[in-house]
Amino acid sequence: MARAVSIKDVASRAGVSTATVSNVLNRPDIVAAATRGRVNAAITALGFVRNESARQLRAGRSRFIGLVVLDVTNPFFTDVARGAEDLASESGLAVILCNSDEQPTRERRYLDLLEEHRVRGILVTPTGDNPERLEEIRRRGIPVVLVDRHAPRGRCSVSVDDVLGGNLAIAHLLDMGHVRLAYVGGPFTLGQVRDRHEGALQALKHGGLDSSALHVEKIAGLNVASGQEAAAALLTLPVGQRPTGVFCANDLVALGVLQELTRLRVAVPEDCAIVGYDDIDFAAAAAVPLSSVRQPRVQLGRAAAELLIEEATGSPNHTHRQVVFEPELVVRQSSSMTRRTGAD
Amino acid sequence: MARAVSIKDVASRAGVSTATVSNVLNRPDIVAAATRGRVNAAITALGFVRNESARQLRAGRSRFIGLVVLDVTNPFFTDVARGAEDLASESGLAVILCNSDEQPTRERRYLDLLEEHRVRGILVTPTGDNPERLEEIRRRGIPVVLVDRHAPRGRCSVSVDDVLGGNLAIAHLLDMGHVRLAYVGGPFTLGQVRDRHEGALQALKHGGLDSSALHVEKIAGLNVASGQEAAAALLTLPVGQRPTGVFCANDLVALGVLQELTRLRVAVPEDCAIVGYDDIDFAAAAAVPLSSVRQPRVQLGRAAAELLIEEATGSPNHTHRQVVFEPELVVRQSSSMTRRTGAD
DNA sequence: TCCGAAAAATGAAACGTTACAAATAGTGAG
DNA sequence: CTCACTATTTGTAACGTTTCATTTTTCGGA
Repeated sequence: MARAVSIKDVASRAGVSTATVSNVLNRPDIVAAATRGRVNAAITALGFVRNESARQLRAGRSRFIGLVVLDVTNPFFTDVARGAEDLASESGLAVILCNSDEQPTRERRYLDLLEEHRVRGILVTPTGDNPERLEEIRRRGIPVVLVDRHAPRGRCSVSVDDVLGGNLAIAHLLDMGHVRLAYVGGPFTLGQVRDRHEGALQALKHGGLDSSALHVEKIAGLNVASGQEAAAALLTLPVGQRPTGVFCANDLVALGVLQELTRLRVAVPEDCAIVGYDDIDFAAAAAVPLSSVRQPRVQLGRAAAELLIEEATGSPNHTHRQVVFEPELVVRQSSSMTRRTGAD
Repeated sequence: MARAVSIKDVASRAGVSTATVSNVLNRPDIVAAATRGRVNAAITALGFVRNESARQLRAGRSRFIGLVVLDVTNPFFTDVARGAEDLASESGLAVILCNSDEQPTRERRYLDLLEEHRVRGILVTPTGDNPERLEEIRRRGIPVVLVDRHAPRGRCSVSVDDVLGGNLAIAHLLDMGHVRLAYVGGPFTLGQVRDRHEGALQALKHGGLDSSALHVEKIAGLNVASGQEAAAALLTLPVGQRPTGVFCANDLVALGVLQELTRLRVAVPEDCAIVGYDDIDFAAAAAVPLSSVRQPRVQLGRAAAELLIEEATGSPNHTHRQVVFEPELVVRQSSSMTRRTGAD
């Protein structure tokens, strides 16, 4: 295959200089109509395609923003991605979507990649293992916005109050009369997992129970398979100690728990209530429609991108800030059965 | 913020030439250990980060492959993406994931973007509206592999036999005794939608029925909302003409249909059976576990990336080919009720 | 101590764009 | 027919790497 056609080829075919071709491309108004016509004709005749690498090199930065999520197959994150993408494309930017898969190593590799590509900025839901790496990136002048994670003062973030979310979930289960509870989540390096747990403890305390009332079932990752394993593990507890209300760190885990309990003939919600987190669309469509703590997913992505772009374009009214949305509990069948206190 | 540090800065700090720095970066073995040490020290001291744009410009191509899908929020495609990403990263390539959202305009815009970025190749599930555009890209030397779509001879593709899949679905519904059927799908510009419909017609014929036994409910897009609308539309038919078995062009649509039927008190599968397509993980977890035509999703992505990379690296044993997987029907509760023929 | 070969380091030319200063062409007033 | 402008167009120098033909160093052996 022949060498790709460059601006030079176009220039010589149209009988003008490369500078003029560049002008036609970038400021068509300043070149005479006749010339513009000739250049455009040459462009289509030769099938010229701009070389973005060259443009970027010249410009010193790319037209990309990076988005690093914990799990692309989790609908929560695809919705966030969609929100971010909408806003980015309005600003003429494209999104490079990276899947860290909750693995610090992969996260680091993607951060390197994005930095090497001189992205305009990075949106990231951190695994929690590379905070210094993020600081380093910021120091080099690349804006970073944390997504679904609260940042300290002077940093940008867009999040939902996970402590409140955890609180809502457990408070609801207590309301329904459950006194032996479980929290299924992990790894605890993830901020989300820790905060939702903390909220759960708060609710417990407020309800006059101590933390022994909450069995913590740690899992390796926030996915369906881990949820299934956790459910199986819960059932190995002696019947009298088995939790009757389970709060899961996200909906995928909750769906896994639901599937496994059902398979093992534990009725939901009669024998065990479940509350999930995120309220992904599939939660409502589950075998037993799932109660869940709703987060404004698309909005989260949009807000994050907005903050990022604001900072990246050096908008004068940008100040580092931490946007916090409020979660909302959506009660469905999976937790709708009232339990007589003390009964078994 | 100061100008980003370049290879030059590193060179002068380490007291060597830029060529040597480049060598340390790319062929560390050919530079003396002492020098290498000094250069690496300078690199970390200055916080040097390679400029990928410059590398690409020099190399004439990027380290990206493009993946254009119809809908990122559809778990089918995220699984495909995951498969493609796995293989790509094994080859040191990153994936730019683009969401055409079934819109030809967006598709075109993303194809432009990818071409401008000189990607190594493009994986695409086409909307069906830009075939010439894809040919053009191929002519310019960029490998293109169709995903989940069958390509003509001399082109590469990885797909699942959608005609067979449609056939399986309808044959199953006939087996269960249904004689008034419906196909819910659209837009018909999508190859998947057309092929699955064709398979449905084949099964019908084979079962001795003519095409009038299959009501076709066209929808605007393959998503939950369209499924809901379609279900509502089906219920406006006079009871005697109402289909008792519905085949949906994918699982999102099927979930939408299921939700709306349930909401309107039509029992599934008693009053109406449903078969979906893709067998996404959520299908099994649905309110009524969904029968579905299973596609090897992750494998599809892997195979596509494999084909692409093979061609992109000019592997000598590469021949254009069309890989076709076989779909498999998974029967679950949503279609498990046998219907007495003739009864209503 | 000197020679030649092998090892290590270097200079300079690309890669395709864009920006900017400078040159050229075009135009209306006097 | 000039002059003073304005409207167009152009030459050229970057941007940060990598490559490759050369030059310089190093080192073992004679």
